[in-house]
Amino acid sequence: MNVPRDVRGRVAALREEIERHNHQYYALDAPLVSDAEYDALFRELQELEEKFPELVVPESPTQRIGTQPQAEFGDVRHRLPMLSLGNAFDNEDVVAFDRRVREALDVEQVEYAAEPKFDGLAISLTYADGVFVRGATRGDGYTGEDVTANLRTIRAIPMRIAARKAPALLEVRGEVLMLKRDFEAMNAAQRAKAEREFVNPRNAAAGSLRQLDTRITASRRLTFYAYGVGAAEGIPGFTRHSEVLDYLAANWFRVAAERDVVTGVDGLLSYYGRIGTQRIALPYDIDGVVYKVNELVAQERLGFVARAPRFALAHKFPAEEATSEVVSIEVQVGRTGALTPVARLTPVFVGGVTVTNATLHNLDQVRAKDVRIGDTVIVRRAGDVIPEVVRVLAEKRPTDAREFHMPEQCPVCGSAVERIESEAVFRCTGGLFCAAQRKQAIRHYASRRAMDIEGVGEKLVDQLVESQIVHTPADLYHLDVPTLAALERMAEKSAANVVAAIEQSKHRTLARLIYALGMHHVGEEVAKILAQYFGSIDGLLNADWDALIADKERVQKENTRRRSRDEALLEPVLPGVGPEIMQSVANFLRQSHNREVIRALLDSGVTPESPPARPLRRGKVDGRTFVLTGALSKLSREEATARIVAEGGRVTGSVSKKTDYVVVGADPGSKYQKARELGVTVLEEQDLLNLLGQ
DNA sequence: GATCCTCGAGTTCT
DNA sequence: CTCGAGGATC
Repeated sequence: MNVPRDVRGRVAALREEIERHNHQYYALDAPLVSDAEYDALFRELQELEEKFPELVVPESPTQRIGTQPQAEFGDVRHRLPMLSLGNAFDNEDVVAFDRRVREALDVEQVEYAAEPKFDGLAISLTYADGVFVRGATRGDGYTGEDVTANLRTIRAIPMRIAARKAPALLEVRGEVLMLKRDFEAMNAAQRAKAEREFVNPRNAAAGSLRQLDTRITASRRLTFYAYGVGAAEGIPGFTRHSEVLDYLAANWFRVAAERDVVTGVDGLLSYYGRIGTQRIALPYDIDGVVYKVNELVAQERLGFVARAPRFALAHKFPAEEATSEVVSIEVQVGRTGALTPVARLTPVFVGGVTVTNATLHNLDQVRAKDVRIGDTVIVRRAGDVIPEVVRVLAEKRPTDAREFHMPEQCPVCGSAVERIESEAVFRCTGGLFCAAQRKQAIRHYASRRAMDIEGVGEKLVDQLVESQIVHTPADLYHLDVPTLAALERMAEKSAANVVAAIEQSKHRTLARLIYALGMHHVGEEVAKILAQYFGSIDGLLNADWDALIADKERVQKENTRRRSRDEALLEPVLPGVGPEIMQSVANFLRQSHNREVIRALLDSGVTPESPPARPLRRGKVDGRTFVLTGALSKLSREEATARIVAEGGRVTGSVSKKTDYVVVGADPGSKYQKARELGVTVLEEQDLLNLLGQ
């Protein structure tokens, strides 16, 4: 059937008008028509499209709400990677950033575009010949998820570029977020329906966007703010970043109203202060501000380091703080018997989550901060994760505030508590008699990095120990399906899985088994050294520890002497394992119940295996030290570590002058900062892969 | 004896 | 992630 020309024209006009009203309403908050008038336009379009289905195109405003739930999100490779920004946490970092920029450009003063840093989800929108064709999440920066259908439901995202001469290709970058007021309204509605509320706008936006059923996404009030352009063909020739933002705003994208152009480091810092005071009143959550060198030519000259552009900086606000009250201070018993005081707080919302507990580490810390039960305290999330009591508000201390005392008996087993002189921690002396320590010994044994028994976690171990079915790790190997199935929350099927997982764990490496035993001071690293030296459990059991300790001390003393005379040093036995650790291992192995457990393990069929000796080839990174930070995309941390080790390198946890490379993934932590300070070479994941030879 | 480097251990919430 | 302590180094 032929579509009359005037219908075609009317449909096009309606679409443009509806999009204009969407823009007025959602982006500018200034509707030009009443809701009824808008609905009338929308219905007219719907009717025409029903009559002439061949006119329906995906970018039509009627198509924003999809119908078919998708099965999954596809992957989208970004044309230009979506990089993360370098972070500044204080004024000094900003001053250093400005200095680097000025020096690199060889100019006196730099003009910057400044804008708030949205706390939402980074998104890339692709427009082909002016039509929205695809939207993707940031993902790892190189590949994201295709969320086109979900993004179509967001009215603040134009389906067409309004410009008369639409660019052949335009990739708009920005952030999907939920405005504070919409978040609150949504939670109120959820509450009314007795459904789960979201903890913060960011989670709400993320949860809403990643719905496979776009009807759910459509029912949530999401919005989109643009902050830049990725790949582009056929756009006007801009000279400044601020002009790019003007262009986006003129083409019906929402752009932060608080954006500004400032000059020099003073301009940056005063902008930061200004936004900081407005923060609470802003319609959206932000976690800092972003500075970009405004001149696009200058941006290009500055280029990139690692995964961050050198021309931009994210200046973060300090971790949010909140006040709460210390309801009580309880004591937790750790695997080694360490007693850790934990403050139970009145629930307080800080840094995006509700915090109710905060560790106080040890008695020294409690005293140093002078935290008492009943105190009002300032709480924050250290590194934006772990809750921490910052300080006490002394003026709010009630007269009946009570000081905390370390119990003299273990709160779990009643054994005496002692503190080794010169050590900060107090320990329960109950050893494996203490249920808390026994539980954690077993949990540690089964943990992923030890014997890796899937399904044997906190809940199950608690039940097994409390019902006296399991007393030691060796008892795990006597469990059968009926016994397990009799427990709560455990059906035949999962019981069978657990039994199978336990069976599989019989064949782990010797190093894992040694680590799994949970000896003091013996972590993964030391366990590996011991495994390699002794080669078998029997070797460990039969070793003459007194002789080893004496030998260690002799070699250490001798080497100190030789060093001062510049003579060749003696090769130490068990490098990295000193007398303290040896003593601790010796003590563990001297105790008959520990030997019995080991014997029982071996009798139940646990047969530690030694990995095949590493071929003595030259690795690609022999002798070099790596530190990993941030999330890698192609490899997991474990895989990356394994590959580095296989090529003769080492992976450690902290950056020092001895570190050769710091491998930076997405959202790197403080180690990335440290690397820059120490001038350690920074690698991206791809660089690492190249180094390792694919 | 001092300093730097590593490792071990403990921790929160979803 | 952070702290504390053991080990190595100078």
